[in-house]
Amino acid sequence: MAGGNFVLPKARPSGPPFFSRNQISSALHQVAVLLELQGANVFRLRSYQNASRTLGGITEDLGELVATGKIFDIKGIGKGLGSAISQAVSEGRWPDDWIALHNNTPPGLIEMLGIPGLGPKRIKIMNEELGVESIATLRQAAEENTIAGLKGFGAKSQQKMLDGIELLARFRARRRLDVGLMYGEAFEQKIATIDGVIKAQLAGSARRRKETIGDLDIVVGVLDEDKENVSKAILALPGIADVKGAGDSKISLILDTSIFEGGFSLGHIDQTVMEAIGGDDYEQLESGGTIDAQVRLVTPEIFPFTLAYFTGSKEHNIVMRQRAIDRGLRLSEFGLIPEAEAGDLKGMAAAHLSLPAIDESEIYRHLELSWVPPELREDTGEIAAASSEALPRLIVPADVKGVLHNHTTLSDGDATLEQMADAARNIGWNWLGVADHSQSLKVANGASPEDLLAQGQQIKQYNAAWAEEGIDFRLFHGSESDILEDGRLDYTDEVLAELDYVVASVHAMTKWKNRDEVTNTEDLMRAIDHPATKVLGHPTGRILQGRDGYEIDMFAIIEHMAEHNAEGRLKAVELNASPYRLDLDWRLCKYAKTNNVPVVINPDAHSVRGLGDFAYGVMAARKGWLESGDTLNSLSLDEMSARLL
DNA sequence: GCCGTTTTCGGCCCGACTGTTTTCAGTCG
Repeated sequence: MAGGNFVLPKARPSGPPFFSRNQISSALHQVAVLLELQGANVFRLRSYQNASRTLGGITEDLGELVATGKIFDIKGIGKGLGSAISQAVSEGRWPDDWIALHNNTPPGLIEMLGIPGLGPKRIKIMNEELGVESIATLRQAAEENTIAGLKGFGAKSQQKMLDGIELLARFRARRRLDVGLMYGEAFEQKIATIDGVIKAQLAGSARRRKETIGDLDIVVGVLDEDKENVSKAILALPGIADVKGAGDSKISLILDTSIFEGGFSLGHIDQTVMEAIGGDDYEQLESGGTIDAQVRLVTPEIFPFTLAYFTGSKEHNIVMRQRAIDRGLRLSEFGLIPEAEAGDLKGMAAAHLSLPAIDESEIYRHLELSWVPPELREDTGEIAAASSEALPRLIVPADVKGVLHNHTTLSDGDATLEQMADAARNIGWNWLGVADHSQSLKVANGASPEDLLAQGQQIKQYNAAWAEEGIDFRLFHGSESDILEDGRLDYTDEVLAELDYVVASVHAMTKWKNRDEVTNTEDLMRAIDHPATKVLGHPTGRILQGRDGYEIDMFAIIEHMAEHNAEGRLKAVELNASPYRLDLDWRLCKYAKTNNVPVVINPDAHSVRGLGDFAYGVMAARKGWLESGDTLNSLSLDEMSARLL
């Protein structure tokens, strides 16, 4: 959040619209942060945050919303913000006060927000009283002991700032889902085996399966009389690098990799990903890494409420709370308490008045809702769906019968065709698609046309042998064709005609990142239009924690693919399941679904172990509201064969 | 800054922990 480019986006040369949805959303977010540093009314800046988030999630065309004035109909966008957005979109001019906010706020103050325990209020005080305007000047002031003398500050907070600066330098980033889950599940299991622990469950963004995780939340059910002993036992567990705070109900600490008894290791990282995330130092960085964790100790009666509360998201909780208020109830991590009986009792003191709930689903039922799977709790329509029994039946790993995008030793994979096929059969799949890199991609040892066709012959032989033995498993022969200049594919049409399918993907990231959205979108559409293309591979090219994708209008791409599908030509969008990518983003899955564009979850496996990454893809697909029928993965062997004809 | 069938003002989710206080503000989730 902090750091990065904190400037108002530049207007497009030709408009209107002069700004995209994402640019407006980003500007609103920036203004919210700046307002915070100015000490503005918290509700005012919340309006900006809400508007930023809302715009980030809408699927309508922003230029049109502005042109028709419908922008003002969006909940959370009123006169003020609606006019500001309209002016920016139609005239290419940001509001003067937004520009002034940027000009009047030293960028160092924004950076300082990243220091744990330090917020906008105290940053503002230090800035005004001491002239502190960056992390560097803050450190200097703290070392000179001038901060401790300020009213409301002291020696401890001064030291905490120094520690915080240290911490920020070492562990700036959020962790990818796979890494976060490794820590979270290891910690959860260790806590679960402690005497007196009734249950321990991972909550927070890890339970919601966000693509990256800031810190871990673990809710622990324990009787009052055991709390002290359990708390001590948790603090004595291996893997704890530091304890940040420990109260009666809450322990805050930092875990490191010594929590992993079997050692810490990552799977195969392919070359382009490796470059994006910082090269060979990466694994060393991860193995010396840490993650923050919050542990909450509660009695079993309260456990479901605390679990729901700390699963979040914050936005989901706010809507839930409001729904409770509408029914004369007060929802908190301690219960669902009738307002009339609660009186002045708050928090734990009111817990005994709560409506009972043995699990989360009973909390939802009290609010006339079906239980909402944690992945969906992002306030993106799940409450409305839960109130009308319209929640999706989310895909589960067992629904997957095969995947389409994998590599073998023919290009840059570690395993042979045979090894990959065996591994797929062991997982229980009925089909596996092999799509090695195409000839232009030299860094990945792209396959020559001759080698590619030879691979096809080998696949035919395997398939024939399995058919003869009555084994319900087949290989499909594809290629991950690079998308070249003007959206061309990387083999001649004669060669492509021999394949079962093509996964068309962009790899020339530098080039594509230097081009504008319109050109990229047009080239991608051309590649999609080729009759051999059945799948659009990792559609934005993003690497989580590594690099953003190239500029592209994904909504237009999905709509374009929808036209093909409507006319019977299969064009599926890949949800690349590598935890480094998770691309298509889960936020766009629902859009593909409503446009009847099939999604195919692909592990992009470069090894036998890499096939297992499909599980992260299923997590992301669930987060994107997908049901088994929305994917190609759930098709039987016969159905899949028919779709590829 | 947004919102509204208790509607044009006065709310806006709520509680724990920390460090500073001597009754509370700031920060976090």
